[in-house]
Formats: sequence, structure tokens, C-alpha cells
Amino acid sequence: MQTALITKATSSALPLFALEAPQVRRTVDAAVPAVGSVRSCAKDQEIFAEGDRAAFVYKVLSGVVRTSKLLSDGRRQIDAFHLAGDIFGIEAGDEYRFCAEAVVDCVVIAYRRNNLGTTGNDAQLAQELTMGMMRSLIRAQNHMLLLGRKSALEKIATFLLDLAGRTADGDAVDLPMSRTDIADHLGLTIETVSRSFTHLEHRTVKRTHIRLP
Amino acid sequence: MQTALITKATSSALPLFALEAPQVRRTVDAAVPAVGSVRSCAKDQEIFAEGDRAAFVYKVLSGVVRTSKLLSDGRRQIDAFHLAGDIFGIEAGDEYRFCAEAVVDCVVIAYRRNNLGTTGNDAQLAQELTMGMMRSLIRAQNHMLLLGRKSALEKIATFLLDLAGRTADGDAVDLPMSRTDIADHLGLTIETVSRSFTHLEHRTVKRTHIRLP
DNA sequence: CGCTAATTTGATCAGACTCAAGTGAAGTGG
DNA sequence: CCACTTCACTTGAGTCTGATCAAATTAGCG
Repeated sequence: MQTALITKATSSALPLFALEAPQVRRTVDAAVPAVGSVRSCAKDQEIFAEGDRAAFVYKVLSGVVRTSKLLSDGRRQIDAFHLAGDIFGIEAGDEYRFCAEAVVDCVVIAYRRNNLGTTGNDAQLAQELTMGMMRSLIRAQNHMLLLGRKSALEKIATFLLDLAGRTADGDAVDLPMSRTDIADHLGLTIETVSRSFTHLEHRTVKRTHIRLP
Repeated sequence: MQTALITKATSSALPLFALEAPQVRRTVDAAVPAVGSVRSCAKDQEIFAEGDRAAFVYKVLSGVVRTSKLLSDGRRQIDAFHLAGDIFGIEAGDEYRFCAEAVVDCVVIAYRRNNLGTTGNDAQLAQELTMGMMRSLIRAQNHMLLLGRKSALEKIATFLLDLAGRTADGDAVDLPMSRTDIADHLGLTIETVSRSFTHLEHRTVKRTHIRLP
């Protein structure tokens, strides 16, 4: 597993959602909610597939999960990596529009979609769901800017910074996912990802800032 | 204003959101809600800027609105075009992370963010907000696949099909936005957009299907 | 230790970008 | 009503970033 040394420039603390919402992050908090069922997944195991009946919403307890879409000819776009505390699998329809797989061994908690929002008790969970959705949206929107308008080097740099901001691991970020995963997340090829990394190592990043708007 | 002839292959009816939600689309329905204030915008007029205090959430009544992000060096990414019925300006924090401008003369309705969700009355609006957020998310996720993994031609084709699906105008889609806007939405340059259009006219589309997964 | 898979590195290619010029439509003003 | 400007778009030529193809290196793993 590779680690990249960079100094975190942007720590984007997530703002509160308009409609109230107390917020707990990174700390997968104490009381594991009632309705959820915990599930362990081996590395590369599929959690759900595109088109599956969307019966559950998931939260990552530990590990990393990727959600991705496929084009019929095999091209893949990983829309996000989900770390501990992140929610994924939120759907409007009754099918998942994504496939979800474990990037590394991980533990997730599955919430049945039926008893959400209504059951008073887990109004908090519904709340959390809305928050999760909002976060996903913000992520996606920033990612569109990256995909549409940034160079390979900028993509890699942004990716590293973002990851650094999400995992508070001192000043070393480790990359649990493969080059292929990174490539498919950033809209590049593995070769370009690899070259960008070496390029960054050599030049730009000599324990330097990577300034990004 | 140019119009492109294509046959709609995919009409993606939007599915219901998990937590109930009655759904009205395209018909900006009868009773214009109480709390909102209607506002007219001339073509290219700014509705709000990136960084502005996010006091309102908007719904398009007529016309088209674009929301975009800028990189410090001027590169722009238009994250979405919003048509009649669409909601935009939903924020978690207290600032807009986008700039919103009128693509053509349009009329929008602004809802003050304070009195949302709480006031019982507009619980329906809060509902609609969640729906709007979900739709934006779905859009964004599909758009990431486009930006990250599709060729110029595929991007244009997908864009046309999507627009065709959203505006039920027979089999002719018109493009109210400039080439620059389209380019900045699809992660291309205006020249490539232009070339792709002529390319499509000549070849692929002879009142044909554009098949896309 | 030998095998396989992942990553890096190299060489070439191509799709999209850049720069530049040409076309056309919409106004403007004489 | 017609020159003249302007602005959006199209088209062309050359360049460059990132993709593709291929080989070498490294890392895991039984």
C-alpha cells in the first residue's frame, strides 16, 4: 500500500444542512442504531449491483467502499469512495443505479428502507440520510468540476488533498485503492495516474503546498 | 436558435423518492405557493453568485437557468441547466457554492430559507426540496459518467437526448444555450462542440437512433 | 522460490485543444 | 435600405495532453 506525503491545505469542514441537523462525522458514534444490521465484506466483494432492488441504505463503519457505474462496453466511472461514517446506497427509485464494492475488507451497517422516516424513533436516521444525500451532492458537484475542467496532474492533486482532508491521519495519506480505481474515479488511465504520481513525487511536491481553488 | 432533430430513445421518468413524496413535474402547478416571491430575470442576468449568502432556494417557473462553478483561472463548469419546474440553489452551508445565471429571459420563484420545513404549512415545500436535491444528485451522478468516460460525440449525443427527454417538444429539441455554455457543461471547447454537431448532422443522425447505455 | 498480478516506464498514436481565419446573422446608424 | 460593426458560430491547420500498446519492474503470495 502506497502512501503519499502532502500537507493538507484545505480541510473542508462540512457545513450544516439548512433544515436543522446535528452533525457527527468521522466518529462512527457510540450507539449503533437499532434497526441496522451489521455486515462484513471482504476486499472486492460486491455489496450490491447496479439494478438490484434497493432495499437497504448503508453506512460504512470501517474500511472503504466504492460506488460505480458501468458503460456497456466496460468503461467505468467510480462516483465516490466512501469512508467510515459515510452513507451510500441512497436511492429515489426501487433499484440501485450503482454498483457498490468493498475496496478493502470492511464493515457496513444496512438499514432497511421501509422503516425509515416514519417510525419516529429513527427520525434521526432520516435526518442523517438527508445529510448524507446533501454531502453526496456536494461531492458530486465538486467532482464534476474536476472531471470536466482539470488536467491530469490537477486531478491527482485534488484527489490527494481531498483524501487527506477526509482521513485525519497526520500528514501522510494512504491510498487503499488500486490505480485502476483511482483512474476510474478521475477519468484517466492507470498509466496516466502512475505517471502523475511519479511526476508529483519528483517535482511539484517537495513537501510543498498544492494550491487549488 | 438552433434545433436538433433526434428521436428520443430514453425517456427517463423520474422515480419516486423513498420517503413518500407526491410528484408533479414539468407542470409548474396551479397554486403558486404562499411564501415564495416571483422574480423575472433578463438573459444572462445573474441570479446569485458563488459565495453569496444563500438566503433563498429557487424554482424555475419559465426559461432556463444555468448554475456553474469557476476555477480561479477562468475555467468554468456548468453543473446543470435548470428548466421550468426545476429547483436550484439548495445549499447546506450559508453560502452558494455556485453561480446562477439566466440562460434566456426567465421567471423564477424565490423561497426564503428560514421558514422552511418548520412552518408545517410548507412541509410540502420541504418535501419538494428533498426531491429536488435527489434529482440534482441523480443528474450529477450521471453527468460524472459522461464527463469522465465519454467521447466528445457521446457527450453531445447524451446531452441532446437528455434535453429531449426533459422538454416534451415533439421530436425537435431546441438549444436555448450558447455553444460556450454547452462546452462548459460537457467539458469540451466550443470548437469541439461545433464540430460534433456538424458531425452528427451529417453522419450518425439521419433521423436515427442514438443508442446509449 | 517461482508464479501471478499490479505498477511503472517507454514509445507511439489520436482525440481534443489551440490558434487562426472565414462565414453568417443581428443590430446600428447613415 | 444598405454599408458596417459585432458577435456567435463554423471550419481549417497544427500541436499537445493523455490514451494505447508494449515491455520492464516490483510486489504479493502460495
